[in-house]
Amino acid sequence: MRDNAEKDAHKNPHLIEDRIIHAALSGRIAPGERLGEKELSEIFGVSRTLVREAMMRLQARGIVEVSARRGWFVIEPSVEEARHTIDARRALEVGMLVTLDRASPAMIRTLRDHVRAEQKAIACGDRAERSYLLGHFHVCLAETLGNPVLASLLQDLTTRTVLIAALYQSTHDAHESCGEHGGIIDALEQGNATEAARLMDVHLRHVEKALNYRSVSSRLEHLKEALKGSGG
Amino acid sequence: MRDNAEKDAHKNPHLIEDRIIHAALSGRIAPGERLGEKELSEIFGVSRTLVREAMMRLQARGIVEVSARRGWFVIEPSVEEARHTIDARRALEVGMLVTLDRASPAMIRTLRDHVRAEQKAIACGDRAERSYLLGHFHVCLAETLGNPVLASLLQDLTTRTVLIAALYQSTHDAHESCGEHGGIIDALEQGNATEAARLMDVHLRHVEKALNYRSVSSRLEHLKEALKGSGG
DNA sequence: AGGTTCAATGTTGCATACAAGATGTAAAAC
DNA sequence: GTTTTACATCTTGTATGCAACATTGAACCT
Repeated sequence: MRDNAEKDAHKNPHLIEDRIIHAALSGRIAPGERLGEKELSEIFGVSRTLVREAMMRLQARGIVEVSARRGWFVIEPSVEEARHTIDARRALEVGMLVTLDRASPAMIRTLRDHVRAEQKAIACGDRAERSYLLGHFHVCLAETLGNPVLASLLQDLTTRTVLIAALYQSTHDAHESCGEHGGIIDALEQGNATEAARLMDVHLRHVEKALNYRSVSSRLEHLKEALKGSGG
Repeated sequence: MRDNAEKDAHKNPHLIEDRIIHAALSGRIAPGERLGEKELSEIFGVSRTLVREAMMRLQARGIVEVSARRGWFVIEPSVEEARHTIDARRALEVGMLVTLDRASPAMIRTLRDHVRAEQKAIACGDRAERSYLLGHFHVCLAETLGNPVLASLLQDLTTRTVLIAALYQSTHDAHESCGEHGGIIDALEQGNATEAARLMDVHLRHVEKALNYRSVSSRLEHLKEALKGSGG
């Protein structure tokens, strides 16, 4: 991957967003992290205008939020927002599989390749790639089923989920996740969409269960939690 | 509703988007319609900058698109994109109901109120309000079930669906739609989420079936279609 | 008349300038 | 030593200016 984003940011207006999404999926950008306009404009070699436009789009996608005259920050979902996000994901992905007719052999092949890549990243100990691929599996699934609209929605929801997992110190095992992905593909291959949907439901419940809703790494939330316990 | 948007656009940065979404849901903005930056900036009494930022957000939400140095246009989904959008909606809404536990009496009441409003708008012959309410029912459903994330996703998807219906001259009867909404609530009231999901599936299939995928009102697409038939 | 060129106009693309407010720091007051 | 205040700095909020391109229409040539 090239490191000189400067030249490309002009030609591809979505480069900034793509990079930020990718970094979030890879766990290289943490929830609560500040994304200064000036900072980004220097990194990408463009003016603040383009950065700002990218941030507006990311805001609409629920990835960043702005605090007036303080800066842009990667979202730090509350426990409630986290639940809603994962619930929405579950609804979408279960619905996607339930309303599915049939998966072609070519689709199965693509998905198997993806899981193989996941396994490789896990074996190599490449944490960033591992995080990215485990999240991207769901986007890949939607893409493979041939619906770009679903894929786009899932990209945003999975990105938010990865941020939630980082914020609430998910203990979800990568191996287990990868295995569950394989199981879903198995069911799809056997033409059993209902079973695939059930497995997806279980998978996403595991994802949520692995969260530790008590340990919030955010400074502010952490403080709130701490003060709540000290008997005020 | 006040007509002087000038004062408020500064205080509420999302006003422009909200107005455009509402206008689209009401059928007052047609697919393919041009939304000039200057034009909007005069209407809302702000500079092009704010308009542009709103357009960026609407772009990320899939409501408008930009043609380089020509202008912003309300989306005109192709037949394929239309199918994907409605499929995504069906997946989301069916999944939402399938994964639902129980609907409280208060929720049922809210939804019944909404359907009553639909009936009133139909009776009054208020086409804009009717269009808005029939679309907004689905957003209302998600809100009522208590998930703002789902509600937000559905607002965008229903807006796109309304635009699709306008583009492909939907013949879906308002009365029928309204009746189907009532049926879904009945099932929810009886605690039968599975049946509610099934009815939602049927409802959205009706919505799609009512489209005339041949009659595209877009000038360009129309021409394309015409030339394809003349033996080239 | 039909087609071509070219200028005039209108629109977005992008950068920059300045305003307004938030934050952090050091001086001053007590 | 502590609190308060004022200031310096940093960040986003908004408007504006100019460049680059698309479109349109008229003049012009054939």
